[in-house]
Amino acid sequence: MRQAAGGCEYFYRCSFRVSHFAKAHSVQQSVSSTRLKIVCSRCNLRELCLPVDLSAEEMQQMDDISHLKRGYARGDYLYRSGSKFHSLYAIRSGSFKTQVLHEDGREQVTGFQMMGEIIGLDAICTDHHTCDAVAMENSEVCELPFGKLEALSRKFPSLQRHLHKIMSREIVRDQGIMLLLGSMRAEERLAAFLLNLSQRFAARGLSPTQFQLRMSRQEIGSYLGLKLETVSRTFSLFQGNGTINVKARSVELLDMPALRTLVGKQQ
Amino acid sequence: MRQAAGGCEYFYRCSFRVSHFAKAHSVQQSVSSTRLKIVCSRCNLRELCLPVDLSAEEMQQMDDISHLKRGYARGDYLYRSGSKFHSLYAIRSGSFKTQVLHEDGREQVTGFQMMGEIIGLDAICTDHHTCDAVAMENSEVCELPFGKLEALSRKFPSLQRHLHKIMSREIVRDQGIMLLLGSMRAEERLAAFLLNLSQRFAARGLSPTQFQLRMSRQEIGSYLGLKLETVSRTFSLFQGNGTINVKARSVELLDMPALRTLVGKQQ
DNA sequence: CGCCGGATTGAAGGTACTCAATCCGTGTGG
DNA sequence: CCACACGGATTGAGTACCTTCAATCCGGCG
Repeated sequence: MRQAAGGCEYFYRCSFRVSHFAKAHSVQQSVSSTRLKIVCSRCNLRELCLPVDLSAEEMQQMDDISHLKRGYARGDYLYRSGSKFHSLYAIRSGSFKTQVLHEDGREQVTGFQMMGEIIGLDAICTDHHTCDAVAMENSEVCELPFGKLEALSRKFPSLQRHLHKIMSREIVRDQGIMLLLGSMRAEERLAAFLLNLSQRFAARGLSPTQFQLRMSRQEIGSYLGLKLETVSRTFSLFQGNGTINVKARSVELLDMPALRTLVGKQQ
Repeated sequence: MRQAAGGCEYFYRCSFRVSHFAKAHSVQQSVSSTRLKIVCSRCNLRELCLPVDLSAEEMQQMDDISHLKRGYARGDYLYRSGSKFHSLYAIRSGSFKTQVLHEDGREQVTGFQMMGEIIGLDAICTDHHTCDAVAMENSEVCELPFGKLEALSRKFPSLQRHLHKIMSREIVRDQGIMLLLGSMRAEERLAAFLLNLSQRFAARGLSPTQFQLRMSRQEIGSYLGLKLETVSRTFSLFQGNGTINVKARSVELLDMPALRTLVGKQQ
């Protein structure tokens, strides 16, 4: 639980440090403003968000087009469905949910994004966003103007390929969710959800077995195609099983193999 | 049903009028072979599959990289999950389904693709296909080697943008399916499915109200997250309603507003 | 003609939903 | 400092919807 060197207040989520999100927040920028120059080349999330094989010069040009935007609090919109598309956003710290709204008021959470992940890809198609992106906690993003990104990716094949991979990865992710929504039962869905979170926390150097949920039961339910009561009941079931420990939004995975069996096994 | 002016053979889908998919296989190529030169610039599906604003020279280069592959029959695989990625495929005639398989044998149909649509985007991410593509009838595809497509899209910004739009469109489509699977009831799902088909047939100059399904009840069910019996029952319900006419795989939409109301309206 | 696979229909059962009461933790005001 | 209010989470009871299992139908093909 060490303090990161060089300007820790950069991450005002120091509070979280005690628990989980821990040290992922070590960056060298100074204080606040809504729009700052950032340095991709020195970003600790680089390997999550940029291709590894950019030259120094290429990296420099990435730095030139991207800007840090800070100060998003829980409930703030990064963009709204219908708004004009300008940029993709790389999540620098914090987390967001994306949701699509139906005319009749129904809403479906389509994803929970955490740092190092890129959102806004849905908007390229129509030049307008097709979903909302809402902060789930205090968050920061790197804005990547898409026109400039495209120009750069014409110059740098490795960047181009990376951009394509990011979009493709999103498509594959969505396929997985379709499988989940189309053919899994409540327990299987929740197990898959927990394992997915676990894996993504692990990829960020956080504990894969102990973490804080940033989303409500209602939001989890929307994402998994279940009602919040069902989510709650299933959590309780897992708790009774000894599969997990859950208390409000803090979760501990006790028996990952059991969760994997649930997800992998028919019926 | 008016013929478009200026080169009506541009739309050779006149034939569909008689007996739907019928002779969809009339291409200007001569006889059979598995791999032929094609001419995007003269392809009647161009506006579905390529950007409209390519110059003659640019179009020529597209012609150079793409090849027609024919002879896919119902049940044939265009590619399989796990196989190495080389190319995207534009469907020239016929139709395909894409499906993801779970270790435990469960399968989820993730989409039904018809002519003018491009498949294979999921494979970019890992360089291996993550789903199967299976022909639902006699079909032909244009193979687009992805490396060459990337190279070309570095040279032609409009092609680059188009490629991005295609990928983004796929992401948006998937969001819609998540909404469907996550929060709609059986009737709403089937109504949404029929309206979607209707719209896509219309975009191809075919009847939006009368068409042949190329997929079984089982496949529809997998796509919609329902069992085949439920699909069948819901068809019967709509039939009883007077909303549609359905007999085996031939469908007639009698009351589109009713279908729209079902999809748009809460509960 | 009879078989076969796909589609339809029926009856019974199960899973998740709805509605409603209670609990719990946090923050607020007395 | 405690009481209270509030929103989110949990739990319970009854119900609706979809599934399961099974029988029958239908059309195409050998």
